[in-house]
Amino acid sequence: MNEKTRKRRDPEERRAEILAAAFALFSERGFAATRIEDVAARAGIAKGTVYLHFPDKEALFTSLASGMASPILANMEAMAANDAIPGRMMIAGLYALAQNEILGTDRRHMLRLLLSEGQFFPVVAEFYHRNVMTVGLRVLRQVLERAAARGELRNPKIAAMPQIVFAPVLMSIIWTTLFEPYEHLDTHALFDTFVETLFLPVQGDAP
Amino acid sequence: MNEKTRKRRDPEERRAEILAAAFALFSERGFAATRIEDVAARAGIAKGTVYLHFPDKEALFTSLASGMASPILANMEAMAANDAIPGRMMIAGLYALAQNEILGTDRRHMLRLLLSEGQFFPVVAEFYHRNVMTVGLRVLRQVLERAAARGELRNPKIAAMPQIVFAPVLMSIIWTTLFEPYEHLDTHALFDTFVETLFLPVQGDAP
Amino acid sequence: MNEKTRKRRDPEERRAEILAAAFALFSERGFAATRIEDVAARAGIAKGTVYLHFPDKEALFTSLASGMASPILANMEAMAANDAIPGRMMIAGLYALAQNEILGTDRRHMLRLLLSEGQFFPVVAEFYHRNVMTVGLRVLRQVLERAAARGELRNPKIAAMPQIVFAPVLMSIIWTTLFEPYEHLDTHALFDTFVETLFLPVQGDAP
Amino acid sequence: MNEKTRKRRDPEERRAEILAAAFALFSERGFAATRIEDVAARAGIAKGTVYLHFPDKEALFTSLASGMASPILANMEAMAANDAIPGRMMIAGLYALAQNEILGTDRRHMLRLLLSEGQFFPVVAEFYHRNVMTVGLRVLRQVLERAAARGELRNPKIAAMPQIVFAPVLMSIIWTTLFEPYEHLDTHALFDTFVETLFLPVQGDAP
DNA sequence: CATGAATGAGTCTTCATTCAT
DNA sequence: TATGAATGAAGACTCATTCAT
Repeated sequence: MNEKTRKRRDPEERRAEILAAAFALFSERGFAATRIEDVAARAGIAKGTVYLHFPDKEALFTSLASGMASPILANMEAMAANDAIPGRMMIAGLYALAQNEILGTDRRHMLRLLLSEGQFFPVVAEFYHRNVMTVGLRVLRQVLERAAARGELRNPKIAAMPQIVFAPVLMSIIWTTLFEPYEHLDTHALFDTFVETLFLPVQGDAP
Repeated sequence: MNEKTRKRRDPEERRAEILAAAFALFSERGFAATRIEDVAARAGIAKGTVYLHFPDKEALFTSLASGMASPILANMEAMAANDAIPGRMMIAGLYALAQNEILGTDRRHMLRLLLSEGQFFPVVAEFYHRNVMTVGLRVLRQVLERAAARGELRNPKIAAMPQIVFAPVLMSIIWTTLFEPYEHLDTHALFDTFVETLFLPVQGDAP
Repeated sequence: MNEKTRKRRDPEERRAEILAAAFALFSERGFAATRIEDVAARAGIAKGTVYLHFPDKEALFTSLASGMASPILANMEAMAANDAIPGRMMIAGLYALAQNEILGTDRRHMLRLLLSEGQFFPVVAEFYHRNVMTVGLRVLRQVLERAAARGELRNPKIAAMPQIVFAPVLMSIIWTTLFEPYEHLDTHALFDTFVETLFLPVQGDAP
Repeated sequence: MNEKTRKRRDPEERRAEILAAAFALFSERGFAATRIEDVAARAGIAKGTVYLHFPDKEALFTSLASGMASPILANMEAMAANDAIPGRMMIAGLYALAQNEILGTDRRHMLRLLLSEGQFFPVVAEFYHRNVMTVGLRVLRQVLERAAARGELRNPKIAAMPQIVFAPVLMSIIWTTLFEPYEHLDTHALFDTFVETLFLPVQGDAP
């Protein structure tokens, strides 16, 4: 006789829905301006239900932060594993990955949020350092060292400074989330030009 | 219970004190987590006094944002005006400026804050685009074009993409405010390596 | 320290309790001097709960204002509908109604408040004009015209000025809420004398 | 050399200016919504100066309240002193006085304010009872008793209820300050009709 | 006398979190 | 499990009043 069929869902699924809602709202408004109630509403559940899955608002954020990076990293590592590919192609491929998986999606907002709020969530900052930067930079270093060994780099020393390769991605994330309304940034061209700057021209390229 | 009698100060000075306090707290805690009362306390005044100088909390932030960039930009433009200087030296000089005036100061926190909160303060974002990015990129483009004309660049095309030169600065700001506790980034080396990547070796450099 | 556990109540009931508390406090202290916190305390709930039922303090007032008049008006209209009753008796009955439903209750304070604050709540003023004054005066006019047609009035012209009949009620409300502590006003006598002034003596009245 | 010639004015004059400013603002916005600073600004002086003339905001109000009535009362008493004048003319004259000195002026707002706020300023309420109502009603009673003795009244009993004569004035004050924007009240007609209702037709009046 | 910067108590309103149902 | 009414701590902002100049 109970009319209100409170749908009981698979907890994992429910959790994912809440995170999706939180993701959308954090991206759009930032952490402070997002209310738990809005997250709940967007997930189609009641406020209290959020607390059955996450201890507090901060957990929602850190949870989201943790879950965000791994798929990209996995992708990245898979790509770099194939050491037959020339460095230039590899880096270009990684930029394409960034373009497709971050800049071209809503994830860019969330990553921007991590850059922003990260400082105030030591758990997040440390997690990102350990699990994203360290891993990502190791992959980059490996790729660059291989390229250096093959004489592909204009300046072999950058193999010791893989952050340089990361910098344009950051710039793109920040520009597109901050200044895009005022001036468009052609991130494709940015990455292309950068790749060309890092690598010596390949045999047969036009001079 | 401090018996400090009320001081009546030069309004301009008082304003500056409030901004300094706000700067420190915003840098440390972010916008949302900073209470007006704390700003006041840090400035050694009463809560209400803040409102004699700024209409609301947001004004405190935007005011700070506006005032932050101009000195650096002025410096930058002055530096770039001298077109007798080789491009490499110029860019190295600009990185040194960034190092000394931003990364080596508390300003880095504030700039990071601008990158973060900017999105939610359209006034700030637009101001920064118009007055900082546009101006800064124009200077960079000019320097790079001159260098390209002189054949100093490894890849002359980057003259069309001055954001590339900016990217390592952003990276440094973000890294030092976010990951420094976990892993030190040698920003000097980063800039050096990058300059070396951008410019052809000068005659007489060691191989 | 009262260990009263949170009660979840019927929303309509809760709303009514809040309005009752607001009514009491507005009556006693006026709008500006009443704090939401006091309303909550008097309703036996927490401050925030008030905001679950009313968007802001003003809504509390306007809501109260709107709800105050209708029962009296309904009564009034019902009474006037019976056109077999002589005008004198009708008006006397309406005054008795005012006496019992307003002057003899706390409602007089609220009505006084409406007279006071109304000016600063255009919504309230307009509501009262449209829903109370217009309706009330229409009823009065009808009653008076009927009485005039039957030759009951000393001055038939007052049928065109029903505000005159209303005036003693206002006077009573104001006097009893303002001067009663200093000098009692016998409102019964006031109304009686006024009725006697308006209407010609009935056949058989003592001279 | 002091450029800012702080004008030192006759204290009495200064006081009057402040009261005039307060009068205007209280009338327009009510007591609570009027800020001392606005009063000062309107009086063309600094905030602190107000406190050299009045101990606090309340004193401003009570002072104003006290000063408001006396001129009218004086006028009223003078008028009533001449007992050669017929009652009807006398009452009509008093209504004309109310019309010209209150309803036709900004004073109506202030009087409305007294009716409103009076309750919360016992000093004011008592003052008004003692100095305005008592005096005014005594005059009215006297006039009415005289008229009753001369057989001018339709209902001689109203001599014992002079509040009845006052009621239309209150009604007019309230209506014009509250409902005038929505519906005009012809106060002349109101008073005329009322006088006609109170008094028997004079010899020679058109039937 | 006059000024207006400074003060800080006072209030509204928001929202993360709890808990009775 | 799910709900959403209830809570109350927290914080922005106002403004009467004070007092150093």
